[in-house]
Amino acid sequence: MTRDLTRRATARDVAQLAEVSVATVSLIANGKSAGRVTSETERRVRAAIEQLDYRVNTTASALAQGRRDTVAFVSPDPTNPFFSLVLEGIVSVLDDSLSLTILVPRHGDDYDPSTVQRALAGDLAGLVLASPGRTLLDSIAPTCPTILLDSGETRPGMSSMDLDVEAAGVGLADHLVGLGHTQVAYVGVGRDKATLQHRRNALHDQLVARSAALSVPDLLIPRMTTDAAFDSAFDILPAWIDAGVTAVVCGDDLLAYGVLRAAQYLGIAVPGQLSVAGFNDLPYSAMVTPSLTSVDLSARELGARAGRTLNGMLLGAEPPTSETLRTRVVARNSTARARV
Amino acid sequence: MTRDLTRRATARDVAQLAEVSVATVSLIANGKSAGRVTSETERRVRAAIEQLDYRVNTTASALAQGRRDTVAFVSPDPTNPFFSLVLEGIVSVLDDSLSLTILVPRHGDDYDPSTVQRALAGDLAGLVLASPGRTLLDSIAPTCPTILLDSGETRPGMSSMDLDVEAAGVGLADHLVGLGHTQVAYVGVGRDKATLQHRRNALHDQLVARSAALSVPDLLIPRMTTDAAFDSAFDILPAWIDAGVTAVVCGDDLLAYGVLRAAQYLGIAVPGQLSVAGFNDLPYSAMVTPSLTSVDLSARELGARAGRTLNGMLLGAEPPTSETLRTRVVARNSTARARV
DNA sequence: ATGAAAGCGCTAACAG
DNA sequence: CTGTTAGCGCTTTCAT
Repeated sequence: MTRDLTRRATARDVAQLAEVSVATVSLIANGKSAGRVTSETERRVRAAIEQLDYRVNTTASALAQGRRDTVAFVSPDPTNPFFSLVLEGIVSVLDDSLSLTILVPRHGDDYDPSTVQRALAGDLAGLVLASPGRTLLDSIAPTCPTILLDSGETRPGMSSMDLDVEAAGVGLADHLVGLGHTQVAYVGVGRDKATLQHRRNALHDQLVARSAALSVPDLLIPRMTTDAAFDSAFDILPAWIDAGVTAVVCGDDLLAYGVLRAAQYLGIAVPGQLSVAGFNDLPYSAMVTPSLTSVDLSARELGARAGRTLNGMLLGAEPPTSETLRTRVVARNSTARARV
Repeated sequence: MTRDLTRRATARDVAQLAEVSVATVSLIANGKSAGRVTSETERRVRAAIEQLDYRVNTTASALAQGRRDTVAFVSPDPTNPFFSLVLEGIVSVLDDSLSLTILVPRHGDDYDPSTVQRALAGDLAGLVLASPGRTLLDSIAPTCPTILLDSGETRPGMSSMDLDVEAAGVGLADHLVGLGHTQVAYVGVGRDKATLQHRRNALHDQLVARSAALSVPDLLIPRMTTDAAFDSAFDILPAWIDAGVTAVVCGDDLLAYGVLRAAQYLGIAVPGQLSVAGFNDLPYSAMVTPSLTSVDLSARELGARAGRTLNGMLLGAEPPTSETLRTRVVARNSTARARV
C-alpha cells in the first residue's frame, strides 16, 4: 500500500549530511533547539533539511510521542449547508498540529453506528458527532474525547455543544403571534433527534403561552431534503389553509425551501396568505423567493466552538466543556401580518 | 498531547491474556489468519480482543508497514456547494482503509501554497486539489500522488480530472442563440484559474461561430460569493441593458444568484427582459426564482471519479489517469426567447 | 552542546 | 502452526 514513492528523506539522512546525530535533527526540526544547540550546528542542520526537503514523518512522530493527532467529524450529509458551515467553523480554528478527517454515511441519509465504528477503528484524538440521533448515542461508547454538536441532549462522558432552542421558541412565537398568527403548522423530519423535538416543543410551549397553537398535526418529512419536503407539503398545504392555518414553521430551512416551492406551485401566496419560517439560517435562505424568515442557529460559530474546545482538550490542559449558543430570529419577507 | 487517556489495550496485552505471541495477535487482528492458526487459538485470541476492546493502533501499523493511509482534500471553500458535492463524491467511494482529511484556507477566500504546505507537512498517501489556480500550481512540487480537479490544465506528474468545457460552450451557445440572443454579457471571477478562462473562451468562441458575441467587457467579481456578485451586478446591469445585452452568462451559479437578485432589485424582468445562465448546476439553482439555467458540471461525479482513481492508485496497481467529464446544459426558466 | 540508546505498537520475515 | 526477532522513523532521557 503506497510504499516507497521516491522515499522521503528521514532524520537520519539529514543527520548524516549535516554530520550530527538524529537527536539533534529532531530538536531542530521541532523548534526545540532553544539554547541547546550551537548556532553553527543549527545552520548546518537547517541547510541539510532544506537540501533534502526533509519533513518529519508525522506517523513516526505521533507513535513516538504516544500521541494521536487526528480528530474525526461525522455528519449526516456534507452537502447540507448546515454541516458545511459547521465543518468550516471547525477547520478554520483547529490547531495546525491536529488534522480533521471526515466521515459520512455510506448508504442512507443519516449516519448509523457502523459509520461511527469506521471512525473509531482508527485511533482518534477526538470525535465530533454532528446532530447525532438518540438511538445512535445509545449504541456507542466513547473511546476518545467526544463532542456532541446540536444533539439536544447531554451524555455522560461526552461534551455537548447546543443551541439555545428555548430562546428560539420565544423569539419565533413573539414574532409570529406579534403579527397576529394564532394557528400555526409545524413541519419536522422523522428522526429520533432530541434537538428536533426541542425545537418543536419550544415553539409549541411559547405559542400556547401566547394563546396561539400548533393547530394541526405535525407534518413529518421522511428525509431531510428540500424535495422530500416539497412532495409532502404539496399534498397537505391545501388542507392546512382550509383549516385556518396562517403560518408554518419548519424544523430546518431546507424543509422550508420545499414548503415555499410547494406553496408557489399551489398558487398559495406567501406571505400574503401563508407565512413561512424555519430553523437554521442557511446561506440560501436570503436568496429564495420570498426570502425565508428563520432562526439563526449560528452553525459556523458552533463549529468554531467545537474546534476550540478540541484544541483545549487535546493540546492544552483545559477540560471538556459543554455550552449553549445564542440563537436569534432573522425576520424576512416570508412572514407578514396574518389576515384576519 | 493526548496521552494515556485510559490507555488502549495493545497487542501485547491481548497476547498475554490469550497466552500467545503478539505476532499471532497481529495476524488475527488483520484477518490474515487463514489456515495459519488453530481455530482454538484464534478463539482465545478473539475472546481476549473482545474482552479488552482491542483495536490495532493505526499509527504503529502504518509506521511498521511504511504505508500512508490518509489523503488530503484541499478546497477554497467548504461551504461552496460545488466543493461540498465534490467532497461527498470522494468520501462516498473512498476505500475504508483510506481516510480523508480536509484543508481549507486559514485566511482569504482561496487557498495558497501555505495551505498546501500544511497538507504536505503530514505524510500523505495522496492529495486532491480542488480548482487550483495557476500560480498555485506553479509554486508546488508534488510529493505524493496528486489529483487536480477542475483545474482546466494538466501538469506533469499530476493527474487531472476535468470538465468538458468545450461541450458546455457549444451547448450554451446553441441554447442562447437558438432563443435569439446575440448580445451576451459574461460574469467571471478574478482568479488565475484556467478552468474559469476556458469556460469563458468556450462560450465566446461558440457564440462568435453563431454570429453572436460577448458584446460588452466581462464583469469580474473579486470574490466567489453571491453577495460580491450582487454588488457588482447591481452597478453594471443598467448599462448592459442599455447596450442591448439580452443574456448574461456567469462563470459559476453562485455568481448567477447574485446577478439574479440584482436584477430583481433593479426591476429588470428575468427572463422577460434579461436571460441568465451559469456554470455549475448547484443544488439551489432549481430553487431560486427564477430557476437558474445552468451547465451541469456534475460535481459529485467528479468527486467520485477522483475517489476511485485514488483507490486504484493507492491500493491497486492502476496507474493514475486523467479524464474529462461530460457536461450538460439544464435549461430552466431564467432563459427565454430574446425580445427583438 | 551533542550523542547513544531505549522504546512507541505493530508487522514481516524467518525459525522452529 | 506459533514464537523470535528486527526494524519502521521519531522522541526523549541520560551520559558524555
